[in-house]
Amino acid sequence: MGRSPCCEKAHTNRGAWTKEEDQLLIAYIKAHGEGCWRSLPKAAGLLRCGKSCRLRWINYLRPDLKRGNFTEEEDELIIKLHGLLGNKWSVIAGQLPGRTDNEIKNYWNTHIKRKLAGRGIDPQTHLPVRGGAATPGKASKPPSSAASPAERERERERCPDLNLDLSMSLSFSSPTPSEVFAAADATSGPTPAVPPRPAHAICLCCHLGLQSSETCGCRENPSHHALRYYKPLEQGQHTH
DNA sequence: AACTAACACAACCGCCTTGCT
DNA sequence: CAGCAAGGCGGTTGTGTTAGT
Repeated sequence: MGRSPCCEKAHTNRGAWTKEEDQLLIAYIKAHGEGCWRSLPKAAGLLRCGKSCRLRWINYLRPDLKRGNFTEEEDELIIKLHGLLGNKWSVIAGQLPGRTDNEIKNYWNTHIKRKLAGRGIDPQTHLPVRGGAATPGKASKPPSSAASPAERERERERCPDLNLDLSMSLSFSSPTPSEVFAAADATSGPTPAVPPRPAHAICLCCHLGLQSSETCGCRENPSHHALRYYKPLEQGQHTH
């Protein structure tokens, strides 16, 4: 029994993508944008599952991806965000422009876990390890995402001014591929159009005390919205 | 030089959520 | 409101690369 597979595996390629497949996917998205992933492979002439195409595009082919090593500041931001959010990789990725959830997840598992363990900090709870060794893996719950009310309260005490009911990235919708390509093509254009957002945008970097970091771009470019989260509006408030 | 272990990261799997009918 | 399809997400696995012996 079980659910039906997302695509017909017998007639799809699997494993590593070839250059030709990448080119087909890029060309198709450049021409048509990200549309229906399920029908995209056929339309683009790819023998791939739609999910696979989506993943390849998002994690590897998107032109706005920042590749290369994570900076020390990105490390610290990831650690702080993970402390607040737990394994919400997509939300964390939303605060790191050019980084993907998969990339951050991998980086966490391979580098940051060790780094924290070296500091004597449990990577899951972000608390100092007492006595026994930290138990990497799934022994403990993420601190806040699935936390009990008491745990949530403790979290609030640690970060009293931070609203943990984060409506992350609601208004930070990634630019559409055509916007990205257009921005890449435009050599002298101003900042790309930003989507309208509610009045209470708050720079998460500033909230986390990373104002001086290069990842925080809110000062030199106030219109830069990528690192912001949005406090839910108070009752009776309206966005416009 | 050959082998093995550790590491890094791309890709897959399956569940959950969301939107549509 | 239930059922379904599609998208999205987090966990896990597979594979190539590098370092150590």
